[in-house]
Amino acid sequence: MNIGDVAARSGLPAKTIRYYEDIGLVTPKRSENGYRAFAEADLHKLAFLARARALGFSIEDCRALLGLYEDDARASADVRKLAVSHLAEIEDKIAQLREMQATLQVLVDACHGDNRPDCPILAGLSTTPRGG
Amino acid sequence: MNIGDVAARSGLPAKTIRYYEDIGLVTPKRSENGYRAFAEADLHKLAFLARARALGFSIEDCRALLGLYEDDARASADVRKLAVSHLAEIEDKIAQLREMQATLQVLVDACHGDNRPDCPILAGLSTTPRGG
DNA sequence: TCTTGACCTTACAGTGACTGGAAGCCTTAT
DNA sequence: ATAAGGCTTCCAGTCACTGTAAGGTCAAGA
Repeated sequence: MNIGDVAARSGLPAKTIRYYEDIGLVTPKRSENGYRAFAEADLHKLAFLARARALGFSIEDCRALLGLYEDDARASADVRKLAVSHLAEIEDKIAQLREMQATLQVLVDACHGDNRPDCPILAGLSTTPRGG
Repeated sequence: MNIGDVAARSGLPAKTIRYYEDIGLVTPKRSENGYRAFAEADLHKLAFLARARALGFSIEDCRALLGLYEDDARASADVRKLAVSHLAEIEDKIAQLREMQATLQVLVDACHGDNRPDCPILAGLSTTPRGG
């Protein structure tokens, strides 16, 4: 398979696949013409990566996950640990975003949004938030 | 005020303040010794920026917000529009993170997490997600 | 006066995970 | 023969900083 084929089948842009080769996540062989020659195993890896990335795992997490995936003697506890820690990160991010959302929603609700300059949003940004 | 003072009072690292000067968000005067000499107005701007950034606005949004803030003839509708659009982005991100969270939670719950290699998390990553 | 240490300056490189673009080679179809 | 499309490499740009190096400035103490 050429890079265009694996791109179509993995859902990853060709650019990204080249990048993944650069950083050593996949190591496709080369055809005589210099083109990357992907095996089914490479495609499988790339699809794995695409799914892990879609779940928000960092590249380094993905590298670790791939390593565990290919290690028949892995302990599922190691995988679970990675996933749990990533879940915690996700929850942190959600919490942060919810705080932003709540604060901003209050300001937006307070703003009449017409052509007058008076604006509670700017007022809120220009003064110390009432922290209690 | 020197940069250390405004850093302490705005909560922004000195590095970040220099960066904000580089990209034209603030333009402090200079003392004869070459040090940045911040006025109260600069500090106020930086605190504004710190709060807008804490709400997740991009630097370019912040630039626009600052422009509106300093424009006495602004329409509050313009500010509101920016804020509403940013709120939508926040909500999108939350929704995406919640999807990741849900998927990952299912996998984590299914994983016994002991020293056996059998692992539903890796299995889930290695096969096409059942999409319904 | 000298020194120490904290503060300030610039400039350049690195982060994460790509993405875009230029310049050029290879393949396939007409 | 040529044109279109796919492939190659390499370099630069994104976003918002952050780290580091090399050096200038200032206030306090011996």
